[in-house]
Amino acid sequence: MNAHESALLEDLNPPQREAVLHIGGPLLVLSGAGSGKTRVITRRVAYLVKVHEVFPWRILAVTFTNKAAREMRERLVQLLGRQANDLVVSTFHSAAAMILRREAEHVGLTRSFVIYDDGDQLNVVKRAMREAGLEQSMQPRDILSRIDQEKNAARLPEDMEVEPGDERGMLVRKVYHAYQERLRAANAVDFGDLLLLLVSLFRKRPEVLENYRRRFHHVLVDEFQDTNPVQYALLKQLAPPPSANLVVVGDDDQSIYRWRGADVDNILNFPRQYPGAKVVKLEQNYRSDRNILDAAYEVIRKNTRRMDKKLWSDRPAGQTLQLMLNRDERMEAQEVARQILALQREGFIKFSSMAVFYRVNAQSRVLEEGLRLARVPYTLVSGRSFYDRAEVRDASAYLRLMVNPRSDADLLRIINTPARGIGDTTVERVTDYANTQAKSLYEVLSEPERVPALNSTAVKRLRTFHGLLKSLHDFAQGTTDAASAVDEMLRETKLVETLVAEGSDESNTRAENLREFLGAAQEFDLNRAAAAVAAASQPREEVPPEVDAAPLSADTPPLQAFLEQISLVGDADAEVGEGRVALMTLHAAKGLEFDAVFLTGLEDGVFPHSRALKGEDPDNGEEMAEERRLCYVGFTRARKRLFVSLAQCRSLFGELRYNPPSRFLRDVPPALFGISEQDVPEPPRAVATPPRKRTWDDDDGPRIDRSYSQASDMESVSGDVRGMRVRHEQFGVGRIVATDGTGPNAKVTVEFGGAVGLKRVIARFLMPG
DNA sequence: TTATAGAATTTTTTT
DNA sequence: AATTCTATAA
Repeated sequence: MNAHESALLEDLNPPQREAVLHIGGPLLVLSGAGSGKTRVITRRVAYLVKVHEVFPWRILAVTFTNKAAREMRERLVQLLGRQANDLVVSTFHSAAAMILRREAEHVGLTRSFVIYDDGDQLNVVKRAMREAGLEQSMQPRDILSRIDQEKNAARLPEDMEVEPGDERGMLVRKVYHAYQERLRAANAVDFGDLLLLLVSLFRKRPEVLENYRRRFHHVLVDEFQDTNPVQYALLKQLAPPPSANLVVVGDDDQSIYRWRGADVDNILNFPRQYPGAKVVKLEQNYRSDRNILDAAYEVIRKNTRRMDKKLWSDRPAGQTLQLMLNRDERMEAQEVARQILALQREGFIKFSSMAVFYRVNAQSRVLEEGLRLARVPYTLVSGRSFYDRAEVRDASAYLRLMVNPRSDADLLRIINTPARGIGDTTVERVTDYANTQAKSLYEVLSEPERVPALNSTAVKRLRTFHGLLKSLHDFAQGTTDAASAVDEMLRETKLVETLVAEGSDESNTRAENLREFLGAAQEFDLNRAAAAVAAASQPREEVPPEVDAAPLSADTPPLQAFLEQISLVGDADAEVGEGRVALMTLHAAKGLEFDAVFLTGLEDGVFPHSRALKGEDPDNGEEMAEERRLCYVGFTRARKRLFVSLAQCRSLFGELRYNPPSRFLRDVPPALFGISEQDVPEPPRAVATPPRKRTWDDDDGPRIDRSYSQASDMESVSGDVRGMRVRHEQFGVGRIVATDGTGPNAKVTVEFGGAVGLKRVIARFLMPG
């Protein structure tokens, strides 16, 4: 055993060692929460490089989130120094984007393709539907989510299976088809395409796949329980069964992305897919005190269909969990802030090792306010808020057009931003003409006089606009860094200028955001320059002639690389925040750990989310199982202190709701909270007049679940109401034709007759008539 | 064409 | 509650 080897195996337990040392063939590491899996992955990579002398560029390590990828990279830099530069460590999506860019020509794209986000996607769907005259048929959003599902399942439009009588399915397929055509015409892809197009390219052109197989001899996947079928298909292509060196690490109890197509069966069936795979279980938890671990176990054990395992720990029992009962969400925020300050003062826990979790983003606002009032420093860890601001998205749209003028979605976004007198009618005429000619909008704009029915002012304005885009495009061709492109774009488009001229507080903040955007580009350029220097100064190993060992993103032009970072990475890593409490959703919390964790909104309807609550057997459904796993993830983030908080009433989405305590709380034995049975909070009783103050054990008669009710004449749709006569404030009297959904937002389609015709309205707004 | 007001609609979680 | 859509006036 040489020095490297012993250093790398230092303080690993026997199964961890086994996982690091395994060589030759597939390996499944089942790693419970806090069992040191990141350590295992990084040590293993280092071991391959240092002891087995595997070239770093032969190793591909993928994760799901940017945060995880970055963290893994950092640790590998610590272990391997500059050798770590040649490793490919990234998320599925950015690895796929890099490969797809190199192979773009094979799939009908050019290297400068742009990546559409869900807003762009929705616009494309809407336009495709309008073009095909299918507007009334289905909600664009529903169609889009069906399309995404298909993509997650690795199915192109032609692979979609539709039952003969399934009209909606046929419709989805039709729109999916048109949607794909539009994306290709715009030289654009969506998130799903990044993976799907690559998988189908590899299917069609084995020789292209072969290049990557020859290169990547070692593939590692973190959070494998969250892979969806496309991702798994890609893995199987790159590291084919039965004998490839594929290492997958995951925990079926932490699978929380089913809604994105993730399939827990991928991990459960891995040994069948890769017969002979070695299986290692990591069951010792090093993170949480035992009270926390026990509570987490009591929650997760309610799930059937899980690999049987129980984490153990030789850590002390530690403090009990703490239950926080609050009157409403404001008090919850205030109490959280108070406890945080107390912990910092008396518990000697740093702000930076505390976190507040919530189920839905909408909860963050009040929590922020509470922390701000109490002067608790915090950072909101929200995926990509900065790049989601309207003005920043406008700026990105211009940048994308600079790189890829064919991108119709981007062009439509900014054609009249800032206002340049090109209105809806003109735009409609231009798009109609573009559709009939099968040309991109940019192309049509180069000869606007050909568009029928345009007046001369419109033609002139379009020509000016085209001139602007053209000169920006030309500028981008010659530029060598992102910042100068952004700078040029901001100047030429007068985006900042117009905002400043407006003079309102709001427009000033927006202008400020655009300056910050320029700052982000400058920072990007600096990082890139530094990386280039590091790569150049590095001695290159012998590379066999038939293998392409270049970094995957080797010759992506800077502006394009910057745009890719915006699309795929967001600004999550902007400020991790030294000395600040972290605020995030439970999903964002996966993979992290903190000394003290506050889990808020433990109420049925909030967490578990109301959508998991409905259905036949809400306690057994897959959705509820996923909520439960989410709860498990939340609990197991905590090292020493876990605070669980709920509010008796909370206004969420504009309505006041009285939610019963979360069912997950009932699963935790009261002793773990340091309380006895009789102090367990009861579900609150119904309240007729909301603002009245009351305590938890007030009792006033029969329990009515008011959580969903709203004052109205038809507050819910129940039974068959078709044919019923109804009156609408605006549309008058009509008859119900069809219903959609139940509860407060149930919709019905009503035939109003006369000029009004069919309308879909919320049942709440109708009166029997 | 633009600005504005009022109405409708929306909301889980993220790459 | 906040955002997005639609109708109407300017």
